[in-house]
Amino acid sequence: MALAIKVSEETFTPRQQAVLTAALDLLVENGDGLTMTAVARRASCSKETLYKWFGDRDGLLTATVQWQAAKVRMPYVDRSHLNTKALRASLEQFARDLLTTLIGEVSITLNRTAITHAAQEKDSLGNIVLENGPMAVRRRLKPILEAARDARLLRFSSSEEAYRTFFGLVVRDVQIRLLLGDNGLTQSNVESNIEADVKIATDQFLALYGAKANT
Amino acid sequence: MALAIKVSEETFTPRQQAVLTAALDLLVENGDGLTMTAVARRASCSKETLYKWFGDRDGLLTATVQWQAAKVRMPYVDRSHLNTKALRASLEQFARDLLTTLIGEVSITLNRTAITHAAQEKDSLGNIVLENGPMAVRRRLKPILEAARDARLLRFSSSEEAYRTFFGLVVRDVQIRLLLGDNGLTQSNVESNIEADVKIATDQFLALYGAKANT
DNA sequence: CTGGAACCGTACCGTACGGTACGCCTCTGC
DNA sequence: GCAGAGGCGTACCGTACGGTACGGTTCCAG
Repeated sequence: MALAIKVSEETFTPRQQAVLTAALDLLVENGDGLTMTAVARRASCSKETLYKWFGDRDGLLTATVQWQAAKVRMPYVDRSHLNTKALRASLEQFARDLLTTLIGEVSITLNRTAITHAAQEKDSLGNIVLENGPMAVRRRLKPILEAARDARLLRFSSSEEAYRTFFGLVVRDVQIRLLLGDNGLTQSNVESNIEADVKIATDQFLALYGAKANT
Repeated sequence: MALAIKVSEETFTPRQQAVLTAALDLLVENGDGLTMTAVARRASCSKETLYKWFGDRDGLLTATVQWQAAKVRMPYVDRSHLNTKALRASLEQFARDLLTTLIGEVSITLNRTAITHAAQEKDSLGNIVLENGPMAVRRRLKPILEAARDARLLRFSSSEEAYRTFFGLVVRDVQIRLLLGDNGLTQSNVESNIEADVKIATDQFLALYGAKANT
């Protein structure tokens, strides 16, 4: 029931991190067809060491995902002096970071791996990705939204609803299309439109929830 | 390059459809851990027959996904006499069908399977799912939106942007969370909120794109 | 009745891969 | 120098699964 996400940094040694890097590279290259032998060869270590350090294949996968996912960082926002302009800038920053992250190959690989795992009744990877992806965004964004509401810059009854609207306006169908391997949606293709999309999403969000809706 | 989605119904015989049903059931139960032996046993047929009919494991998977995905139907909407009320009803119907479909176990399974495949440089399944999911919605929704714009009910410069906004407002983070196996998001849990979410999404979309924005 | 096509069930083969065992090297503390 | 720990490389084992082969049964055409 409890997510049991590791809070301590789990402190991997540099050597272990090199192994995890190799695993991630192979994951990005070959998808979930990751073999222990391949990781051992790529990282120049023995399989025995892999099993000693990570227990089994799932442990290695979990460590890799966990270690990478934890690298995702949401922007810090100064909540002390919020005004219309600062709020807009913060929202745009959130949207930009969110989009930039989730169109990256690493994010796509991690999400695909976790989804593949979720298809086998194992939800641990999915929980890790969720916790470091959508939930991290939510944890960071909600206080901002609520602060902005207290400052009469935003108007909403449920901050949960407001967060989900923001998420939807920013992500749209981009992530699912990338996960499914949409040919017409190359990374560079999306990347070049990020700024425009960020602005559109922010404008729309402010139009819906901004206190001065009729400005 | 071309998607080469099969247009003809491919006309599977009833016996073949029974096999595909068995395959889908196993897919839903066991995830992508689908084995030819299991399908043969479940469908009471021989493996030789499976290979004869579908070529190989991928062929069976493709046939299953194709056959199921084609069953998804978007609502028909009467474009002839659009008014504010009819437009709202149409949008709500789209939102309801979209949400209902993609929280279903079949949809989740199909998407997971296609994503797992996309992680192995095979985009055929992904294309099938895309074509029968998001792209089908787009094909159906865009003409409505444009008709509504012609009738001065909606205001937008790009129908593509309007469609993507609608998609985002409706789907939000629901699909990705379900795909990742979010524990806090059971199907029934979401299902009970569909009507409320549909209304919210439609209201928001009309607030953004409705011609009478200040009503 | 007979030949053959379609298909079921099962046995079988080859391989890929997770996991283990072991020999050898290197580095460190005493 | 020496013992032991940590780790590399490789060989090995067991199994699961994709794919094939084959004997037996049913059904239909002529």
